[in-house]
Amino acid sequence: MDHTKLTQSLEDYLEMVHMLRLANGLARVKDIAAALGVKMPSVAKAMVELKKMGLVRQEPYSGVELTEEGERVAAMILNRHILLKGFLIKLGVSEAIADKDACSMEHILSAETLGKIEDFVKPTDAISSAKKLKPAAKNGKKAGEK
Amino acid sequence: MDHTKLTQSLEDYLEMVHMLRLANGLARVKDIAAALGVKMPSVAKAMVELKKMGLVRQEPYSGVELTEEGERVAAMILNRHILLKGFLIKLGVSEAIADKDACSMEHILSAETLGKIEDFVKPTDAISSAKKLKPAAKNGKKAGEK
DNA sequence: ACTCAAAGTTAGATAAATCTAACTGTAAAA
DNA sequence: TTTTACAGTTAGATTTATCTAACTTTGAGT
Repeated sequence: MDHTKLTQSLEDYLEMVHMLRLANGLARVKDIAAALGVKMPSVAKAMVELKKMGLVRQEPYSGVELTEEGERVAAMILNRHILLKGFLIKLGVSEAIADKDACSMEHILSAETLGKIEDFVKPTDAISSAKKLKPAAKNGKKAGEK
Repeated sequence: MDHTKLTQSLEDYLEMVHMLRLANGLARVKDIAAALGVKMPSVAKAMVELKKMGLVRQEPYSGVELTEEGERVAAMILNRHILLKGFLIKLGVSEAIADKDACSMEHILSAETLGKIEDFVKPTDAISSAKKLKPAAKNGKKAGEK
């Protein structure tokens, strides 16, 4: 709701909350810190910001949850991450490095570039599927504006 | 010589000095600022840092020059920029956006990913040349220069 | 119920990168 | 030669993101 724009760093925190909740059901401050390679007070400060923006919820001294809006935004970021990681792997990059570089790229690329990368990754799948199987569904998805 | 690591921002300034000198022969503080979309005092501060690191030289109240080391580092960054811009254009991204996104990507990608992108861009040139022209036997790479 | 270690928070320091405002130097026009 | 506009610089404020140190809360083990 509060559409103040997220910094790269806040995008990382939000995404990590989402990933930990998907993986563990619970996003604890300590685990967020460990996963991002920062200390707990850095997480606490970031959570204050994300709370102000209405993206996360947290009862004092307990784990972090996403609001609906937070879930929506986090899912978008995670999708970018997955797209970029797949893209890099398709180029031959090792998984660990693909993951790390996707994490950097996901915050900086324009909508246009993301769209072209999607075109590169997805239709290739469709074509290679089509060669072996039946024609796949058309894909008219479009990215957000920057 | 002072191998203190460059921040992304300082890499941008260094690269811009190099580009302006290639384009105009002269890198003025005002033009660096305009090209990067910052104000002159930001350039002045950045130049203080780059001077400390032995990468640029500047007589007070005049244009900025690169030291030998600065030239070497700047050329490396510019090469990354050119590689990435070409890569994005090959994916179908418009030139202006390719330039902007290359500028962001050039500071964050790992060596491995840069290598794979190089593999993707360069051999494709060779193959597409080979398809249109005669098989070029051992003729090698006149198109791709590093 | 009490203790105490671990998780979480708060406060304050530091570093990087930017800005505005005010100052200084330079060189072209008068 | 003097003025003056513009390029460059310096000083200090602001924002973001991190840290360490010190505090508070929670809950598990006794």
